[in-house]
Amino acid sequence: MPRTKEQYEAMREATVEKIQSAAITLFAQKGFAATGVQDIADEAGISVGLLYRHYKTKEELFNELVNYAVGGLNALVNLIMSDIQPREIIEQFVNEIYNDMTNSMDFSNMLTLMTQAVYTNTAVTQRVMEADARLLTSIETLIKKGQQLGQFHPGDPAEMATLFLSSIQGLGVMRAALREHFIMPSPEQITKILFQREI
Amino acid sequence: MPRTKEQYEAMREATVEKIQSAAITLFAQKGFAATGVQDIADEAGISVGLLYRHYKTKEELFNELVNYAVGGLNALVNLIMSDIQPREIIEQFVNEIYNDMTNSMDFSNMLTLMTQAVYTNTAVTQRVMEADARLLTSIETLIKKGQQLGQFHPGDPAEMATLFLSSIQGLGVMRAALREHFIMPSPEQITKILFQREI
DNA sequence: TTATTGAATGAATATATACTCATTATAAAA
DNA sequence: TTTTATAATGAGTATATATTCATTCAATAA
Repeated sequence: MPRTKEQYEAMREATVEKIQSAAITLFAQKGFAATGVQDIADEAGISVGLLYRHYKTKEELFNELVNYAVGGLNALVNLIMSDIQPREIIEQFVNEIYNDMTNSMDFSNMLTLMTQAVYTNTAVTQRVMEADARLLTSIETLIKKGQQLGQFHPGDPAEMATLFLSSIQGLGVMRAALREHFIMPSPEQITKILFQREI
Repeated sequence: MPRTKEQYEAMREATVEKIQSAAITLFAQKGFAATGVQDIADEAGISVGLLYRHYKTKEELFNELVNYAVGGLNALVNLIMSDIQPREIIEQFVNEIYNDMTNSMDFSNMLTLMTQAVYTNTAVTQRVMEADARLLTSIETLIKKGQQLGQFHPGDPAEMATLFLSSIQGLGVMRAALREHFIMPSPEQITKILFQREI
């Protein structure tokens, strides 16, 4: 008789993963409108028909990916609000960004995707803006703590949080713009935006 | 008899300006593919037909704007390569960004537009990437000078140039994402990425 | 071998949007 | 008031792309 439930399940899971991986790359690179379903299918190595067996519309696929990204960002907020030393949190965070951007691009694609979602005005736009605001507030709080401990520069915490996060965002954008000419700043350079210089 | 040459000329100029202003805003905000010619016409307060009297295609309009932006960036490169003190150049540059981003958004739209051009793979993509690379190199050279004068932080100049420019880029992106929640960092915060702390 | 089940395909269709062009509006001067 | 040159309009057409669905494929076990 035919394949078992488990076998079919595994097949479906595999194609969904191929679709998601292809879509996240293309959406982050070219944006929602400029990415065709044929592009996604080609990149995933499947047919358009199969894509539509898994997602009702292109927008549904986009929204799923964005929601996943929002979830990741919320997890990040939890890390930032933990009791670990502010300096350590930032170091850990920046190291992860650094590793990601010199390798897989997962995190930076996530951020880019969320940016696209804001511009693209779909059902998830509001959620993204809220997640962004939440992340910013948590960084702001972290900076206040760090300043009290004398670990961070003085200055308006909200401004510093914006500048710090903007830099991360901007690095993703620049990397896409410059391709092979892009030179990734070291974690030490990036953390310098917040950290007090050693004395 | 009908209007004079000059009157017609003035009319055409006025509509071209309306089109450009509308297009630059929309392209920067939503990207090339997601911006419809109807959107542009509506924003400009004219008809689609009139738009096509001035531009053969949507892409021609986009390319013209991007080329204008590239020209602006090249002018910036000239400022950066001048003999003025590195610290003064950066201060002047950052002040201009600050004023722009708290008011008109012209410069930040320009940068965003160029980014879009990189993603969108049109005739101007190559020019933009070259202009970006040139700007980065000029900043890198400026940083080397500034380090020799003891005005700037130590550290790899190429990395610092990338981080600095990324921050500017990222601020534009964040501003669009956060809208009214966006808090613009002060010029002092931004220049701190490069400047040695006063002793 | 063959029957069976669901994955996979891609040409056909629906829909959205870039572009055209026949027509109208406008202001100046005869 | 009429003529004239050119700006301005927007419904209509062409084209591109999202979505559907009738058909084929592939692995299993009887």
